[in-house]
Amino acid sequence: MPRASPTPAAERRAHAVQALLDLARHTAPDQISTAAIAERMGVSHGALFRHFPSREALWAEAVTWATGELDTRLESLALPSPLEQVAALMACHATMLAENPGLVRMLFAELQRPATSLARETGKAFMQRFRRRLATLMVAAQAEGSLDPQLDPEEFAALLVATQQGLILQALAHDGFADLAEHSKRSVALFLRRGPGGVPATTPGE
Amino acid sequence: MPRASPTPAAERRAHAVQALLDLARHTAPDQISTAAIAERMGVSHGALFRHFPSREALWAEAVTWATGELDTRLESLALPSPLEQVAALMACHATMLAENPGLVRMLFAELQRPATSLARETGKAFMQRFRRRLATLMVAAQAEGSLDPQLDPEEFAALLVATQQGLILQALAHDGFADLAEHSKRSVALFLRRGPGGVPATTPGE
DNA sequence: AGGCTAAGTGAGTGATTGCTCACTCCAAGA
DNA sequence: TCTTGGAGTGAGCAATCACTCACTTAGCCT
Repeated sequence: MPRASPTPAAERRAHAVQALLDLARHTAPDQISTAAIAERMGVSHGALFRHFPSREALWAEAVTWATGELDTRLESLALPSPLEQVAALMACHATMLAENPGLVRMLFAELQRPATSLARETGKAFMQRFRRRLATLMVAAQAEGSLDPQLDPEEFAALLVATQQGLILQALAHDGFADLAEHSKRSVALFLRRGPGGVPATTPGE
Repeated sequence: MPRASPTPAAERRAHAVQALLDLARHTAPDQISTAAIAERMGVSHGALFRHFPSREALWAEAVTWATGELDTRLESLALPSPLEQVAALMACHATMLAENPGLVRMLFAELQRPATSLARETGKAFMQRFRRRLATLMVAAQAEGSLDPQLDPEEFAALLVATQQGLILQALAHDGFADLAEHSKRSVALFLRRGPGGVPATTPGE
């Protein structure tokens, strides 16, 4: 075995996170062994544990990195109207997850974990931030008159998020990540059809 | 160890399924060992494998039994109007799952499995039946004039199901199964607010 | 050049897992 | 009463896993 060239710890940690997310593309996170991660990194099994005290720590770092990445992209969006901003956030969320099924598998697995863990709390915190971001925009849209003022913004945002997560689960179940962004877009359009008598934004064909 | 009394195979198989679903209430299905199941049944580890050729077979039987039970209850409903029937189906679905978190964990775990398996296909088939049931009712509601005729029934049904699944995921993430049925009811009401200019069916406070 | 240190190695360890098997038990039918 | 076969047992196997450690390597600072 040729010896792997020494690499700064920070870099190796990032490599490990990437290796994990890559493997999670086609494998349930629970079934990914630390040995498999080391192999994908081109490093011995023991080397992995020089950089992470435990498997769980690596999992936590992966979720932290992933949610941070999502936050960064979401924050970079700035559309003129609140409702357009909502649509943009949802589209960005859907697109990024559709491109990284491994990330989806990681987040979903953590959210469903029965016992609490650092990774699970990080995932939940991200979800909450996302929901709050949407709720704030809903309030702005109502103030602007572009959204039914009788809707409860918090509840409406929660419902948008729930639908998005449901669509993601469907994508997971049917290996249909290709259509995720499109489905998400349609669902958002239907949710945000505005004003009384507004025509539903769904188009029957296609 | 006192010897377990001999029991007909069919009965023992049912016991095993129940033991698995019980354990899944507080544990991720992937982490439930066949030994733990046998122990909960009050039977030796080896005895379990007299009734199931493999762990996977038991998992498949559990999903088959669970979806069958869900189907039975859903078929027993018969409300006068299509839209009321939709609401009843969704409420029944939500209530039954809220009462059996173990069942939820099993179904979700199977749906997310990367490779296909008998259990996964059974779970997917149930979802599809449920969605179709709803879509058929949507068509009836449109014919009756109680639902916007411009909506695509298939897509609308898919969205209802996705939202329900998202709410279930939230319940899983927040240990909030107590509120699931209520949240589901509100989401259905919002989806089915009828006609142009209709007031959203949500009530802002509590 | 020489030495210090961060990083890599791979053999090992103990625990757990799914599954097998030779054997025991017991009840129902001949 | 004897036989037969379905059901239960528990020791044990082979594989896998997360994690450890004594040792090696190589790059940087002086």
